[in-house]
Amino acid sequence: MIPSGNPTLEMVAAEAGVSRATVSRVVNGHASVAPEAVAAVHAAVARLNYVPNRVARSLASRRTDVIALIVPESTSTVFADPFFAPVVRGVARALAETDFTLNLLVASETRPEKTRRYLLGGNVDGALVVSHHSGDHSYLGLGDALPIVFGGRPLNPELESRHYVDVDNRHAARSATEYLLGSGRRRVATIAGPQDMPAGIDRLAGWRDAIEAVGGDVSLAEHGAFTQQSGAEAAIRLLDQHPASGTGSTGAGFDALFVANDQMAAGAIQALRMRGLASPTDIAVVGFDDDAFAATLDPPLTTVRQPATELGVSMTELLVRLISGEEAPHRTIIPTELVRRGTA
Amino acid sequence: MIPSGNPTLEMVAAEAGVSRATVSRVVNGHASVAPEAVAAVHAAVARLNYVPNRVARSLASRRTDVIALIVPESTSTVFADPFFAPVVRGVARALAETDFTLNLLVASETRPEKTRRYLLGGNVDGALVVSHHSGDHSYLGLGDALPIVFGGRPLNPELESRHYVDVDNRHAARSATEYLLGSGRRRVATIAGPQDMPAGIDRLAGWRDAIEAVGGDVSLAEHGAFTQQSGAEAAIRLLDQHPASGTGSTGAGFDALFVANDQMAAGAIQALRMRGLASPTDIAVVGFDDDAFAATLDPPLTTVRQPATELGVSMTELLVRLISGEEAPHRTIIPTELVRRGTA
DNA sequence: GTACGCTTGGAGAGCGCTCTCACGAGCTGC
DNA sequence: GCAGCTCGTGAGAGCGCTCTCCAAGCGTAC
Repeated sequence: MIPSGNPTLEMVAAEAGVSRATVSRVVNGHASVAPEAVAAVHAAVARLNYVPNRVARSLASRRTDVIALIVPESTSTVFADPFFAPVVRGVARALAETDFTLNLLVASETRPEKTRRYLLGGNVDGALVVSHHSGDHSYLGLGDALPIVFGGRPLNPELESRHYVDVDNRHAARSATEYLLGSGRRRVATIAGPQDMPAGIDRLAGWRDAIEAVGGDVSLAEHGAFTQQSGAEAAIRLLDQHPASGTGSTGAGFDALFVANDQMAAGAIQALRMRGLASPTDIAVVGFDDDAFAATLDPPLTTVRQPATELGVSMTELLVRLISGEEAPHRTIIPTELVRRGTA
Repeated sequence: MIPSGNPTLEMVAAEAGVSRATVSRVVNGHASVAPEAVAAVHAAVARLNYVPNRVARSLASRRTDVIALIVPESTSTVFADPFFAPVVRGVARALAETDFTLNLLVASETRPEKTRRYLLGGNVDGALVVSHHSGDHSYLGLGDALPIVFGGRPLNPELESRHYVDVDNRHAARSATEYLLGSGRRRVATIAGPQDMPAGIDRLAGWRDAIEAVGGDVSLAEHGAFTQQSGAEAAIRLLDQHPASGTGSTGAGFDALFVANDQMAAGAIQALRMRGLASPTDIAVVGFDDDAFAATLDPPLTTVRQPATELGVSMTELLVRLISGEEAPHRTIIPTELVRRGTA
């Protein structure tokens, strides 16, 4: 709804005594305009309190100055994912310096059509996609209609050539596992994430890399859904299936645990505790993400810090560059860091 | 950016052998159109894979089908606030059934102009404002240019007549305090929130209502900033300023604590513990919000559940109604519920 | 004095859609 | 049989802006 009395370009032109074209040039900083004309236009703009109508501008220029941040519906749980919030913050921060506006799109996975139509309907100049699953086909067949930047390596082969920003999950997971191994632990188990998400796959792969390198037991793995509850359950399964090898103790068949995200780690530690196992004494635990709450757990969680805000900033900057037609490398890797706290 | 080859209304009309007006009518389900014409148009739309251009539609109809969700920058910290995520989820859920699209706007508080210009620039049909401060003047002077729904009672007198959805913070706080009093506690202290936010003000007022009703000590109050850290600090101040009245013990001058949000409650409990005080044994604690993590604290936090998702849904439904010109009551109050868990 | 280039600004044709208005065709009722 | 309907449709005028011409004015070079 446009408040009726809104001043238009035309009115500013009349007020300033120049043509519409000139006002447009001044407002957009285009081409060369005589200083007096510029001054006259600015004065008129101020006097009328003129605000350009973005819609009309979009129609004429075929740009919208809007970018979409797409979150899969299943992940809108996502909002429950502490990882998501800082990403949005990063996006918002990066966008604040531009003229772009953020469109938050919760994509229905059962109706990829809707998302695709929206993206193709000339509503946005580009899109940011976070935490998508391999089963999600909303972004196929978009061709090169729209610049898209993925947060996290896209799984689908057809999307492989797309731009993305990610942390090196595999390498980070391997390092975390090696850290555990290096601190004297012998049997390092893992609770992996969903295997239809790159973060789930890559972190498991990294753990396996490290285990295989020392000839360890790669069967010490269970899967969770990146939720606290599922982490607790996975820990129980691990405990049940790998009891202590020695004479009937309350111990476990592993002495360290690499967990693919902090939420699951929190659940696992709780489950361990209920079985009488303390961290780090009995079982060292390393998580992944360094969520906001990680430092305030008891004991504070040792984890791999993933700079989520930077990820958001980086994705956004990349997208803005793509929109303005610049070339850019397809993958951008953001470094991670192991944060040593109480659990390992 | 509109992919060049995009089919237009005109092309559909030609394909279907009717006029643009007829296609428009069919696409928008307007008026009466002969069945054969409808069929012909549908066929043409399908054949050409036509998607209406929202921008052009907006320009002509002066509606955008976009609503803004405005988050103050200082609160974009907000994204760090666990309360925020479910609200967004509620908004997204309510919007999924409509044709509206969500625009996430992080409002710079130092430049209210920017937000106001955006709102007045014909970019959105309405706005949702969450967690605004009294110092924020972005929404003044908008007059009735735009329907706005606030999440939480607006503080500014000028905004009082605006629509808002809120929980009855004052009543809920009073009830929680009375519950503490009713469970045998004698001296109930409080950690209040910022006094420039309605939630902060009202929850403190509710606590005071209850304390005054029993002739208690209303000086047992400290303020925090709704963060965990500030909650811990406030608890320390409370402890220092109100030591146990009896002979030098490690106890405190209060035996219960009503904290204005869960994050501060978590910090306070931690601080209490470091001073050797356990909850609920030494000090009963009741929080507010029932954040996602509240149940998983140790012990699980007793708190006032604030249905954040419902709040989001409710705000959205109200706004959509306002946009379509319906009348609606200015305030909508969502009920809260005390969730009894381990700390009180 | 002519030719040419550069700067500056205006005219006007869209961008793709909505929506009012008017018109013809087929009804009804008297 | 004609006024007065309703119903379905098309023509066309915008919505507010951008951007491509094109023209005018002025300075410079030969």
